[in-house]
Amino acid sequence: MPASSKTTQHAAADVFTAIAHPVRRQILDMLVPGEQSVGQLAEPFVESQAMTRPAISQHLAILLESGLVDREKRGREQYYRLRPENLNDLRDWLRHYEHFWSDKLDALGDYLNRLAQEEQTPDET
Amino acid sequence: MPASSKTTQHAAADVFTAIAHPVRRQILDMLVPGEQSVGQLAEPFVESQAMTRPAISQHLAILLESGLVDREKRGREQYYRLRPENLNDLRDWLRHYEHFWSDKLDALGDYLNRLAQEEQTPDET
DNA sequence: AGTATACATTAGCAATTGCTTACGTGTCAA
DNA sequence: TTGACACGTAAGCAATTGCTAATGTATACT
Repeated sequence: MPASSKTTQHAAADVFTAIAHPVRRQILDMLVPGEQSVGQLAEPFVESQAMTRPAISQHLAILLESGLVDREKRGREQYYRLRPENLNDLRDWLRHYEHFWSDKLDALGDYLNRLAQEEQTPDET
Repeated sequence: MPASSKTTQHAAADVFTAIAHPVRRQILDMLVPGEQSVGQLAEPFVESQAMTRPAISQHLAILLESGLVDREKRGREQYYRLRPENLNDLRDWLRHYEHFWSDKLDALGDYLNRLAQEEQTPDET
């Protein structure tokens, strides 16, 4: 069969894979306040000699492929912005466990709440 | 310096890494109904020739290290169970984006709700 | 005791990941 | 047009991952 799409160098890049790398998570965090150019995103890494700029470009490509970010070209700069709707996969997956786990921990939660309350209201006898 | 701990063959295994692999997610799903032995967990993979049993053991070791599961030895079987409290890291991280994203999508949500309502209450003029 | 079961652990490997350096392309500025 | 800038992309590489086959180690069974 003919190539259905370009495979730059990596395979698929689902959301789970995309957020597995700490640098990629850090980039996402940097995008919370708003869109950023590649230069802006790369600056702290390059400045601290943690990584070179192309490495950031590659991480951005993976984030792009996962749908967690998109980009817009403006002048000679590329502005990346968050597209967190695509965290839905992750959200749904997580919710599956949340309900299980909140059931299990309800009793413990109640207990801890009682403890905290008793601390706030010192009972003198 | 002396080895602080045993490094079987992998490095750290945080939660993000642990859930990055589809097989590991599938194993977690299998544990939702309750604890399972390694044999039970491995069976569908081995039966379908997708993987051998040691491979499952290795995935379980990573899940164990991440804190997402624990195990209890009973007889000659090891029973693994979910420990989803340790999804807190992930939960907290995700919540960070959720609020950002729900803000952004509120308007759209309202719009869609209005659409749905209008569909249910056909307006004859 | 010996044998089978249920598992972990190891060694070895092919494939993938994550980086760097080098290069290519479009855009602004003089 | 010529050059600098902002970026993507490719080639090459060391390190890691994910598997298998082989081996070790308790536990139960006879």
